Amino acid sequence: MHGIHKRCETCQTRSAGICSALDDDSLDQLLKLSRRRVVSAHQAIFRDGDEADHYFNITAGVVKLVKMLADGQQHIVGLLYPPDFMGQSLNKRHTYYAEAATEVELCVYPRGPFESFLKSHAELERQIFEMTIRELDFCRDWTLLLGRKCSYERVAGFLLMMAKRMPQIGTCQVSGNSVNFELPFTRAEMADYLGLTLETVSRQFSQLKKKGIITLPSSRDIIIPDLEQKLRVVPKKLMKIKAAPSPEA
Amino acid sequence: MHGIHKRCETCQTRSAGICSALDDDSLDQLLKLSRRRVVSAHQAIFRDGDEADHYFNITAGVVKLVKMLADGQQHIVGLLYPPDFMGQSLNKRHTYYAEAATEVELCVYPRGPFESFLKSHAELERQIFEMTIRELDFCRDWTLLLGRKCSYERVAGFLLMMAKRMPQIGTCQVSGNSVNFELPFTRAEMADYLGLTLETVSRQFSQLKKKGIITLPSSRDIIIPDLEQKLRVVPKKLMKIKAAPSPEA
DNA sequence: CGGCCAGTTGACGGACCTCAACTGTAGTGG
DNA sequence: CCACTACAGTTGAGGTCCGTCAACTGGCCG
Repeated sequence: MHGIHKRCETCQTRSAGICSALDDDSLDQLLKLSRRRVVSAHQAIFRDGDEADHYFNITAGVVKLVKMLADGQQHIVGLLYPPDFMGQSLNKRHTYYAEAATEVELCVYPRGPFESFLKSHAELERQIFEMTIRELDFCRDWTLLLGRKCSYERVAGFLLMMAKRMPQIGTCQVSGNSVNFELPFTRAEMADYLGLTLETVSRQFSQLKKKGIITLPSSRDIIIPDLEQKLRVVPKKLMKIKAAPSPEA
Repeated sequence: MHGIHKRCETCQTRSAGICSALDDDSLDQLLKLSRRRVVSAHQAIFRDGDEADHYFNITAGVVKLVKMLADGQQHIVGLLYPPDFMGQSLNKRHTYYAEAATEVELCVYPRGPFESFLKSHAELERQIFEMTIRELDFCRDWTLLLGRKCSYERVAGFLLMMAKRMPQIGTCQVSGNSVNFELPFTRAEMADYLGLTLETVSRQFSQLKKKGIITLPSSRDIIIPDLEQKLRVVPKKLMKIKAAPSPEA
């Protein structure tokens, strides 16, 4: 009836992502520009140095944005999940590598036609702009984690973030304060995102388990009995400082 | 003749910042919304938690974006200099603290009127959007530095960045490969930006001096004889790896 | 002169990395 | 069914980079 495509009806992007800025008719137009693409886990979506000739709308799965270093190390500079948008770049070529962390579904828009479409749909451009601002805010918060937090805080912070975002990505069972979900990352991937080594990540998981803050039915399957409690756990670094500044007037 | 205000004629923002998107008439309109503000060094421009009711165009000086931690530590999540734009936020309130690192000059726009102006000047919104994308790109690069690089690389990377940006900020004498400028930061500020301590920054400065990569006539006054050479210096971490993978077929 | 602040340098300890051994699970093929 | 391989993950031992604490220098200003 509406002329809206079936696959758009149930898509997260329709209500929260770029498509939420468009009415049904405009959405239909945009859909005609787009191509559907499914990328299986651990496959490249685009590579560092590739021509940036497409925009991407992530409708399912998790995408890693990776920078390689000369010595073979790698660092994950961003994670994207539905309803994130990818490809806003001013460079002719990509400056990082985008890989599917899980199986990923995308709407792909060729650059030229999409940019023309943008010019006649200011509300869409505005939406992408806002999403970019949100990413920048997040990225700045992340520099804080990387620059100032110890390994324990980094892992805890990461799990907290994942717990919040899992509903967008996959199954996430919530019952009371307890959250249960399946991590879509290896220890090595988390390490590359947190600026640690996989061994350190593993040790911090063991710590959290020992303290009863998390439970691990299997290495990827995580239960956080009390999401808020985890924040209250104070790493050693802080304890000393919390104790010190209590001067009597 | 043109009706363009005197102070705009020589402003960097006119040619490279947000104002570069506007013709003289529109610029004149925008100017009428704006207020001039000069903030002396080490004064707040806005504070964490303040209502985000203004946008800022930086026309001179350096601005630090700072996040405070519960334990009193602080981290600089961004540095802005002319012709950067500040204040794009979706939150009602600021989530960090903006401080003048040097004396700063700003054009200040009240939020409501500026957003109305934006609606009728898509080219200006587009310009701000592009500048935001650039900041996001930079911020992602910075996570790489914070997540994966040793103190030596961080300080060297910072100096390299400063050498490139100094022309926008203050005096920067270039003669051949040699660059000479005055650092607008204390060791502690650099540490807060690089995720290090001030002692470590100081030690790395001493290292660079000892190796002849930089010269320090005074603690803030820096000479880099050969900008490119500095990159070639390989920290210990890499040497081992560079040496290893040389297998004979 | 004396106080203050930025910066330097040294000694020491700890958090994290490196290297290595080991476990557990899944898939393959005889 | 069990060997065999491959890979993710865990855990331990030892080393190192950087943070912490402290002493010291030098410039600036009242």
